[in-house]
Order: sequence, then C-alpha cells, then structure tokens
Amino acid sequence: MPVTIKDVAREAGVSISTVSRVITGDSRISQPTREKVRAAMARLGYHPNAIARSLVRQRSNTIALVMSRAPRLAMAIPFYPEIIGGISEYATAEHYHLMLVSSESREEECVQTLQLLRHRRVDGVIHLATRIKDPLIDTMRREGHPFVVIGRVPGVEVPSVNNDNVAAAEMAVTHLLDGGYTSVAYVGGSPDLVVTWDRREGYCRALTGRGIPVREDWIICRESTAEAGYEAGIELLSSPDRPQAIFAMDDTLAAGVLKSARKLGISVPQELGLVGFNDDPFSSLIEPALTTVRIPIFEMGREAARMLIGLIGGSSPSQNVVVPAELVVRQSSRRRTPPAG
Amino acid sequence: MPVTIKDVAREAGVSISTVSRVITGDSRISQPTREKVRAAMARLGYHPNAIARSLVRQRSNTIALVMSRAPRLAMAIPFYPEIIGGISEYATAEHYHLMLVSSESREEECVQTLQLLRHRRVDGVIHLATRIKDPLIDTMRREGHPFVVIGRVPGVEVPSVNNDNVAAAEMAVTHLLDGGYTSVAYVGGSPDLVVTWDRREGYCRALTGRGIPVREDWIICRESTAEAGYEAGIELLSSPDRPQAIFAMDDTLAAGVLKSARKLGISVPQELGLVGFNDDPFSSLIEPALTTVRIPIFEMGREAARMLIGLIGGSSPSQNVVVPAELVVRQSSRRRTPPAG
DNA sequence: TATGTTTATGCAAACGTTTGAATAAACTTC
DNA sequence: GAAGTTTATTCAAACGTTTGCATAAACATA
Repeated sequence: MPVTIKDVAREAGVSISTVSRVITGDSRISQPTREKVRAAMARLGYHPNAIARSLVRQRSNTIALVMSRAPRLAMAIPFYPEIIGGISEYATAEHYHLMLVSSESREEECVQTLQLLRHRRVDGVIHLATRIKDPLIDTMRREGHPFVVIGRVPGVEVPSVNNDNVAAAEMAVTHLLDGGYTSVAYVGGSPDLVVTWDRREGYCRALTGRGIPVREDWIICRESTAEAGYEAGIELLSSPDRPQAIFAMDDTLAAGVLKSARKLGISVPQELGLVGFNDDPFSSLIEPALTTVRIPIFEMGREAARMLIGLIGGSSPSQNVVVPAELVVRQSSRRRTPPAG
Repeated sequence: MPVTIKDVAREAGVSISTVSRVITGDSRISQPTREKVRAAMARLGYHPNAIARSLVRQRSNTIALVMSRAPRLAMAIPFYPEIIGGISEYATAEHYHLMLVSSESREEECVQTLQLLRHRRVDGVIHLATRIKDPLIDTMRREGHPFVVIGRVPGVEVPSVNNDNVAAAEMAVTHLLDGGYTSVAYVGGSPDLVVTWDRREGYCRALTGRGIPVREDWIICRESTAEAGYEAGIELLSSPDRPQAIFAMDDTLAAGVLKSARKLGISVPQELGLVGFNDDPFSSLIEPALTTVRIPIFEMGREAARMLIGLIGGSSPSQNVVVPAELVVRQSSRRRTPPAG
C-alpha cells in the first residue's frame, strides 16, 4: 500500500485539497504551508498517482503511435525508428508519454488502436504510413478522436505531415534520365500504401515529361524488404531487354536491387543506374554508395507530435505540413564516363 | 461526455454492479440478464474506461521499455526494433500495452522511468542493454518494482535474458584465428555497456587460449555507430604494423570498419578478416557479405516480456534465461585461398 | 466598529470502475 | 412447511486524485 495524498495531508496537518494544490502548483497556497507539505511529501516518499489524476482530469497524457506494419518489418526500415525519435523528443518535452501499437495484422492493429482511444488510455494517435483505404482513419474521424497522419489520406482533409513524394520521385527519376540512363524502371513497396502510388506517379511524370512511354512491366510493387527488392531486380534485369536504371521506392528496396545486379553480374553504376529514397544510415556504406532522396524524417516526427498535442489541447482542427526533399547524389547513379549525348 | 457504466445500467434496467460483472465475465450473471446488458451496451455504444478500471484494480496493464540510448542512435541499430517486435508480440497477446521511454540523456531516462513506475502508469519495465553501473537498476531493485533486463547486471542477481557473450565472442575470434588470420583487433561499443566488456573478455580468451598476447592498443571501444567503426578502422589499419583481422562488437561497427578498409585500399577478406555481431538485415547485403554472430533477438524480446508479465502477476522472483548464439560464416572472414599453414 | 476585499484553506462532490458483503428469490431436503 | 442451500442481483465502500464553492481569517476602508 503506497503512500497517498491522504497520508501526506495527515502528516502535514492540512487538508487533502491543500496537498493537491501544492502538487499542481496552485498559486493560492502560502509559502509556509507549501514548504510544510513539501517536507511531508519528502518524509513519506510520496508520489502522486497518475491514474487517479487521469481519471478526474479526463486526460491520460499519453499518445499512441501506430506503425501500419508488422513490428519486425516496420522497425527494420530505419525510417520508423528515426521518426519515433522525433515524436519522442517533442512528446517528452511536453510531458506526454508514448504508447506503441504494433501488430502482425491490420485488423488487429485497427482494433487495438480504437480500443486505446475508446478506453481513454490515450488522448490521440499518430498514424505512420497511410494506406489507400484505411478503416482506422475513417473510424477515428467519425468518432472524433484527435489524430495526425504522417503521409497523406487521398480524398479527405486530415491533419498531416508529409513531403511532396510526387515531386521528389520526379526529381530522382529526372536525375537518372539526365545522367544518360534512357530507360528507368520503378520498384515500389506495398501497393496499398499511399506513398507507393505517389512515388510511382512522380516516376511516371518524369518519363512522360521526356516523352518516354511508361511500361507497365517495368513497374513492380510488392513489399518494402530487401528480399522483395532482390526479386524485383532479378525479374527486371534478367531479360536482355532490360532497363538501364531503376528507381526504388526506398533504400531497403534499392539494397535488394543492388544485390540482384551483383548476382547477375551487372555493374552499378556503369550498366545500371540506381536511386533509392530515405537516405538510410547504411546507404552511404554499401558499395557503390547509394544515390537517394533525403527527407527530414526526425523533424517530421517532431512536427507530427506538435500537431497532435495541439489538437488534443483543442487547437484549430486541420492543417497540413509539407517538408522539403533533397537529392543526395552518390556513386550508384554516376557513370564514370559521362554519356556521349 | 462519453457513455458510462451508469448509462448502460439505466438502459438495461439493472444495477451498475451487474453491468460490471457482465464486462468482467463473472459467471454468476444469468444468461437473459447478460444478453439484456450486452444489448444495452451495443445500443449505447459503450466502451469501458480503462483508467477507472486501473484505479480500482491497481494495475495499468502497461509495461515500459527503456532503451538505454538516445532514440535516434538506439533505433538505428536493428537490434532494437527487432527486440521490440518480440516484446510487442507477447505483450499484446497478454493484453498488455507498451510504453516507450527514450531520452537523450541517461539522467532524463532514469527519471522518466522511475516516474512511470512510481506514478503507477506502468506495472513493470524491460531494460534493454544494461550498463556497468546503472542507478536505475539499483533504484528499481530497492523500491521493489518488477523489471527484467536484456543483458546482464554484474554482481547482482536480477531476472534477465541474455546470450553468453563471452563464449560467442570467443567463438567468433577463434574462427578468425582458425582461418589463418594470426592477429586480431577488437572494436567495441560504448565502454559503459556490459556487453562491450563481455565480448572483449571473449576476445581476450580466444587470444590467450592460443598463446597470443593481448595488445591494448588493438582494443578500441567508443560508440556503436558506423562512424565510430570507421574511425577505429582508420586508426587500427593505418599503421604498417596492423592486425590481420578485426572483430567488431556489432554489425554496425563492422560496416564502419569495412568502409575504412575500403578507404585505405585494404581488401576484405584477402588482407583483412572481419567478423561482426547480430546478423543485422543489411549484413548479407554489403560487399563482401559480413561474417557475424546470430542470436535470436526476436525471441529474446518475447522471453523478456513473458518473464516480466509473470513477475507482475507475482510469480517467483528471479530467473535467468540464456539463449544460444550461432556463427554465420560469410565472405568477410574467408580468404579465397586457404592459408598455407 | 461595521463593511468590504483579499488571501488561504477546507468541504465534499465528482471521475468511472470493481468487489466483498448483504439480500432476496428460488429451489432442495427431510 | 420450516430450515437450509443455491443462484442472481443489488448496495455501498473503495481506488486516489482534482476542483467549484464555502468559509474563515486577516487586512484595508470608511
């Protein structure tokens, strides 16, 4: 039986309310009383019970992160840890706690998240990596729970932080075309993620902008794993009629593609140009170092946390933050001899 | 104002207790009443308030993970996400929730974790990556909070899950010596982590077992980052009197060492043998593929969660689980021509 | 001295559950 | 048909806080 506010009140010879007011920092308490209560708390080793406080305040001071992917898959992509770091930093500073929702199946994840919200265990949700059609988002909107997405929800206005994936992908593919690679394929992640389609759209725009027709058989979208990237690479590169370059939706996929090229004896960047996305930590370490698109992932997390906590506090409903993207040119997209023309 | 148990009771024409007993699945409630209450709950869209339940049950059904590292550093090491996946899986199945503690400074982290426990926001803690002298562990022991460490606390008996790092490191270094590399250096992570010293110990044993003296200048322990690995590699390999092989404490460090070798024009595995630890996902992708030690990280997480939840439930106090380690031999430790003798 | 104002504290009602003990009704048993 | 047993339900006291309102004391004002 831990010591409660009642014990402190008795010890200090004041009422419970007074102790409570000392805890919450109410200015009406006189200095002597304040000190008396503080001393009693210290003597007894008192720590206020956050659960009881939550009950009366109707606020848990906790937010949930939903990852939209199985934990072992999600966290293996450095994007997630990085974004969590950003969220964590801001939330901690604002005295919020972080709950991690992660589940193998989407249905499970959806159920768990809604439970957390409905049971009032968390005050709001940050949703990482939005899907094309996500019942969780619909339900949260309908029930009026505060939430922020990292990404974009097609068709509806929801508070979000995102980068312009279409423009960034277009920039990446244009870079390949400028580098003398005349044909480019696209390897994407899961087709039910919005980001897969946005980057695909940018890829298509870059091609059609140059009058190059889009070949459907050069677009492969499966999962964001190195294995999927490897298999996509094998499929694309085995044919004699193969693309000169590949734009992969993220660095993990690009690493898989790289492996497939090595396996097939195709040299990068001489015979194949390759560009990834995210600038994962390992991207500068692999051989050849990977050209990639860098976005301020940590800052995106921080911004999402800021928006969510604002929302919980009752601030204006919907806003959207767009962060910049930057091309990081390394070896994988740079032929040693510039193209003849 | 969300609907409460009181509303349901009124709607169903029964007492609050009866509704509560339906929720908790008390067998004494008759079938007709049970159905009547269920119907009322459905009609009203009722969801029980977990905070109120926690208050009376004196249990939050939440556990905390403390990472012992700054989030952006920690999570960048694939070990962490993987272990979190294992914890998450088991905890979810047992209806426990996961809180993530992560902070830039250790003091902050310690304070935050203790607050979580003292304020009764969480029922217990899983502590990842133990340090040589950790005030948090001491305090949790003293105050009697349930916790499990992943790693080992020197000198005291605490519930833990760990692999035998000394033996595993000895195995890795012996493998290098067996492969004909006659001298080996050690690159470790942060010197205040227990694991850094355990693997160092295994390294020393392998050497002295072969009658090879340990050279202090061939032991470099800084941080577990690719950058630190790179710098250590440069230091070790720049001298003409350089080791023939390097055992790195983890794959991230090994990747950095590899980069330094490439920079200095030293070929791996011909002129330098290299072994890492953890079998991170990228380790089979880099060139040459990295020889490494694989431990069942996901399962370690799951086991830690099982132990902690048992402890919270009041099971026997202290036990230790040791998981096996396995050497995964790839290119980085294999000279093309076997050594002459 | 009576009156109004400020300042510091206490009272008691929430917040939304769970649960031991009491009660009432329905069955047994002899 | 009285006494004992089982079954289904309700009562009311927790759990540990916060906070609007009331109160009392101290001070200023007239």
